Amino acid sequence: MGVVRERFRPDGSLSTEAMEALQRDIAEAAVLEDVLEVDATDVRDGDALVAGVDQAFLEDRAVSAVVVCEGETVVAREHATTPLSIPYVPGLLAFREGEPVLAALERLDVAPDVVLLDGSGRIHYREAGLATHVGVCLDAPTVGVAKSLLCGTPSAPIDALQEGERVPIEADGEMTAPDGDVVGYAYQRRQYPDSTTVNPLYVSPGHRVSVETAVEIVAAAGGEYKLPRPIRLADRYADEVKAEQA
DNA sequence: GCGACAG
DNA sequence: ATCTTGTCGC
Repeated sequence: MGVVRERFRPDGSLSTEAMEALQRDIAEAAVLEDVLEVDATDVRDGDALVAGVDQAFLEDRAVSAVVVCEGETVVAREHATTPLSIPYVPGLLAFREGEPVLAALERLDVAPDVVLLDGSGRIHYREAGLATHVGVCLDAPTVGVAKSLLCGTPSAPIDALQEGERVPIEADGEMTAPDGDVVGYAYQRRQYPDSTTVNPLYVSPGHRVSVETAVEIVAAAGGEYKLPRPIRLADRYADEVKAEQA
């Protein structure tokens, strides 16, 4: 797959103002409806190519890894290492990690039906998190899967979620989305029987996927851990590559 | 001014 | 994200 909208490619040398302006344009270009060739049932049945992306870091560069799964089978994987341009800034993650992510995805020969990324999609101040940014650049279906909440307000307590349950995340005053809009879901993939420890995933649409389908796909992606299999595998792969380069 | 903040 | 051993628990 490749970048089809060069104008949106993340550039770490831009000013903060320019980055934020670009994010507003990206949010405008993002499609929050289902425009993809598979649904959650296809994913669950192993009839879809689901890619997972994750990063690992060395002192001055980032390693991005992508693993493409078809059910429980890994059908492809690639990685790319690029120099780090800017430090981590909440809300501007795509400008730090977007370049290596796109580089890794551009090396993929097969086009996944949907790409799952570690980070937010529409759960973002300007509705343009990493998953949205990458999705719009590639014009491909993407979903953001974050381990913690960047912004937005859960419509109900997330501390009593049982395995498989979800709670809507609504836009609030610090976001560009209209207050009350459901921008994502807190989703509990795994939960231990008697544990009081809760750590749901925060799922939000990136591009060409509705918020409902986004969480359904993550629920159908499989895996034995907190993260859906494709991302979990990408996480491991990124660590392997990092170890080789260290 | 204060608080909150993906990876 | 990353620095890191053992350790509590399923």
